[in-house]
Amino acid sequence: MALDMKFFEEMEARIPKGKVRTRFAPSPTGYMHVGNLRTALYTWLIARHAGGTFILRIEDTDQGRLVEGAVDVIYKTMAECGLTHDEGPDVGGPVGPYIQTERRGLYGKYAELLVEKGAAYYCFCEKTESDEDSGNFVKEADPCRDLTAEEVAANLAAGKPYVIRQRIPAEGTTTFHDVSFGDITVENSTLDDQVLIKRDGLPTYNFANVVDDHLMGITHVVRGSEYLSSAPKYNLLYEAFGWDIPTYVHCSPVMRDQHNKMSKRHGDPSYEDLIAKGYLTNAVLNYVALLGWSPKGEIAEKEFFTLEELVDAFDIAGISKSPAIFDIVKLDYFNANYLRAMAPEDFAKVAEPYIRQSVKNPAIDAAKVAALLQARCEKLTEIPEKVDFFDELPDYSVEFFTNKKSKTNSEISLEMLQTVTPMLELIPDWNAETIHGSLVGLAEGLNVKNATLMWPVRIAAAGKLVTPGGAVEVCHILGREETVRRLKKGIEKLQNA
RNA sequence: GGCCCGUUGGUCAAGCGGUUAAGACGGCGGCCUCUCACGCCGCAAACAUGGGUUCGAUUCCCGUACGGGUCACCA
Repeated sequence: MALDMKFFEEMEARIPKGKVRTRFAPSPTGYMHVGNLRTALYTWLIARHAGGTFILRIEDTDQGRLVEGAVDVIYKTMAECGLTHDEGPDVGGPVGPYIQTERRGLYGKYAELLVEKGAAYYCFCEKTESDEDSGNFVKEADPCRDLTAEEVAANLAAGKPYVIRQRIPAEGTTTFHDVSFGDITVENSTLDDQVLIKRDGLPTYNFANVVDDHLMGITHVVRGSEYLSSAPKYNLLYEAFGWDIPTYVHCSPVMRDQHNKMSKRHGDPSYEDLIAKGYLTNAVLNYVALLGWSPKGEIAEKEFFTLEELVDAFDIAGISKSPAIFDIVKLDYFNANYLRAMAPEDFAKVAEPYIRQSVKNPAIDAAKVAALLQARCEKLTEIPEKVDFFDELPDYSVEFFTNKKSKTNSEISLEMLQTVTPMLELIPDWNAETIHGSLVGLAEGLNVKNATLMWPVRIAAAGKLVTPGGAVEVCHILGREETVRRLKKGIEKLQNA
């Protein structure tokens, strides 16, 4: 079987040169986990920081594990996060196709090239169950390593099923370099003759990755540290092909705790879950960027970054080698800050649906309610329970009127409400300033501290111990009529107590 | 078990031979204040461990412990 060398030359000719090219290469087997998102972000940042090209490639060689809709989640997440790609299945590009199953014809040819070079061999052994529990950890030489060309040809002619394996040198060592982990050297004897082409004719991840990264001109391979131990085998492959070895950037995992990675199985949130839980995309990205990377130099203390600022600040040297535990409490902090940093009208816009979940009354101005909420919530999802009292006065206890710090009890509260209610019915304009002015003025006239008057008003108006905003804001939003109605109800409650 | 990697407060982390070992989250205390928040101020809290090397080690080397990864016709 003569190899078509022209084909290989043409493939080489397509490869863009000179610019940084990175790729995010997810397999569509699930959802965007936080770890995936972080890898995508770092990969994108490396390309953008260098003014290079970012590519999206779908690695779907495991036909058994494909999950329907997973590709759409990837597209949607990347788009929402602003991680735009320059080349990919949907936008095309010079080195496509960008879906591995659509490249299936390629891998066999490259595997044969390797066989020709002596760096790989046909293996006709029966598929065996992995003997992980056999206690046998000694590497055994595959008998097919030594098949003669005639024997191989005969087996192929007989239609015997086969895989193609990488021929790892029996002796010597292999060294590879990783940007954050440095040089790592391993004994070749500890490396196994990994399968390159599977029985179904599709390549394994390990082979497809090398071939595609080369053919797509990838300069920086960014991936999880779980691939660290297979990296030496990659180098051997690159060397056998005579290809330039890319820059490796291995990232340690995002953990849920000291012992486990984040995982769907443990109920850890995916990107989509976080959004559904009320987190802002920018807050998630900002937090995730800092989970395993930190800025150097003068900006070492900076912690709030826009995507643009990240592009500018990101450098590979800042990537951490050790695993990082995902701390949702710190994400809360970032989210709260992003919420507060929004323009009030923008916040009102995103908050309104949550406000309307519990406040159905159209007379209640959602924008005004939102203004109270902006500094008071870490997540949008905690809004409904905070503002439910605007819709309906809860059945509260008279005990609420007693508050030591405000110097109130039932008698004083009753007195305050009886005094303030008729006044509120008469003030000229129902706005925050006049309400505040008259309440403060009344307190002064009564010679009591503001709190002594404000407390019972707020309790009567809201029926809750804790409210977003004070008596003035609550009354203002409720409107004069409803406020007076509620205060009178409070008076009644106190009189009957 | 072999091989590889990692280890600074509860968490994220700065540090890259000489520092009172940053900063942030969280916790605690206080101030502000019409509740709660916001904001502001302050406090507690760390170099896994034993040997080297060195005038001097959190920083460099070796061992140990602990943790992670890998040893698939999965990625």
